[in-house]
Amino acid sequence: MYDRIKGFRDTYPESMGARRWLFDTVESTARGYGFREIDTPALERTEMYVDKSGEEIVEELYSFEDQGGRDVALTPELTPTVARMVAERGQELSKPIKWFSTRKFWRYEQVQQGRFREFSQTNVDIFGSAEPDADAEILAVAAEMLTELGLQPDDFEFRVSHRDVLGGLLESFDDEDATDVDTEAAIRTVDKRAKLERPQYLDQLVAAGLSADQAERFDDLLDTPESELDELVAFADNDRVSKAIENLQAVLAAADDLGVREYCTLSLSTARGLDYYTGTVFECFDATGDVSRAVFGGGRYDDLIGDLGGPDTPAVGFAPGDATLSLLCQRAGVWPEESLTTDYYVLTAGDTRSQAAAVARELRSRGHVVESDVADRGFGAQLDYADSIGAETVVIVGEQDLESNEYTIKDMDSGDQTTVPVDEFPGDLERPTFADFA
RNA sequence: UCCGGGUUGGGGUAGUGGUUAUCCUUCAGCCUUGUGGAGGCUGAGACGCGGGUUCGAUUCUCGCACCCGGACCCA
Repeated sequence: MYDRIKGFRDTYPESMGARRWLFDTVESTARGYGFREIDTPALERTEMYVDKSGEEIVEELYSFEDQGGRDVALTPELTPTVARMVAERGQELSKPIKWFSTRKFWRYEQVQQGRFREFSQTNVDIFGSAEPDADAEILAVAAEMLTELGLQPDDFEFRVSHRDVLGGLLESFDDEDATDVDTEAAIRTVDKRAKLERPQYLDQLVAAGLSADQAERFDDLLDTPESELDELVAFADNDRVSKAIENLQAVLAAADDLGVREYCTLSLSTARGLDYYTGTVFECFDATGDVSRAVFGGGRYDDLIGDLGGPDTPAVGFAPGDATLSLLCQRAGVWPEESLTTDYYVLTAGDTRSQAAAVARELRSRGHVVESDVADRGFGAQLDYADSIGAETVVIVGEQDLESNEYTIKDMDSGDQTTVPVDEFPGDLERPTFADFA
């Protein structure tokens, strides 16, 4: 026996159904908004990720040298690839570009709840619009995906924030006494606010360049409720903050029009750990807190495509993954039961293979899932098998039945059965069952 | 990389320094050559890997792997 690679998962038929359902739902929602599906390579040059994230990132990549001497890596994310695609086609593409893609990604990370080394993600992005409507549409698609999965408003919430509000506030402190605030470090600290002990948290803010007093005040500002956002503008007296708040309010107003405002909560302490976000950021959380980490997140990253060598292109998107999304669904009780279903089992008894095959063919041509014996099993064993695959109806094509020119139709749920003349099954019926002949 | 808890047939488990390693389930076959979800019988199938201690290790011990949480990180 060979070991399965740590962090990689096998999926058996019973659970595959649920995963299919998950991604089918997610994808059809994206399609409904006009997002177009793309596909991308599983392998890219390692350099692409190093340029974006620094040399350390190599430790978290599955990277190697290929036979042609190229340094390549299994893709840990989609964004650089998409940036390349956008750069390559440039003006040729009509804006906004709305793309989605469901794929596997690989990251050499520590395995934890909701986190594996191989995972699937659906990336949904809009490129080429800096308008708040684009941010709001992203929030709307994301929320609708969850409600389509059967989640209720009290199952999840989107914590919405804005990178420039945080950045601008920090900037205003910076101006205040000409200290040198490390904005990115401060924002990363904010992102950890809930996890850190308060003194430790404040210490980290101080380490990022704020004075102890400023750290306290800054933190207080993060609790500003939505209704008092305007006061933040007055406080900061800073162009960047006022623009950011105006933008955030516009996004929320547009989200309201799109019918997803109820899922969004203002949460200035939601920062996303990433440095490249530039505007709206949001994280989806399980409302009960049973799923302790963010289910997924997203936001605006207007500089990234340009930084990666593409044309300056505003962008906003998000990416739900299978691991955390299924946790959320399970917690909310909407994860489908993991068992097999089969429409028909065509049972053979005696030498009736060609007749049975004809019946199966007829039923399959109507679009049904039909199984028949391929293991040379006896009557009882075939029924046993039909039971194990969750067959709804068993069509018995047996020598005895054929003598009287009939089939026997058996309902597996009740065990009831009846006979029907050969030329009446399936006849004109699309989906004949026991009830049609009882 | 770090911290905590795990690992006994396919799944779930009992147990022991020397046993034919327990039970349930599963799977295959039969009782039953035309009736599954009930019963009976037969069969298949396990001590994660490696080292150490020992006359003897599944049991004690160390290391590793993997699994479940968590920290760091999270593109």
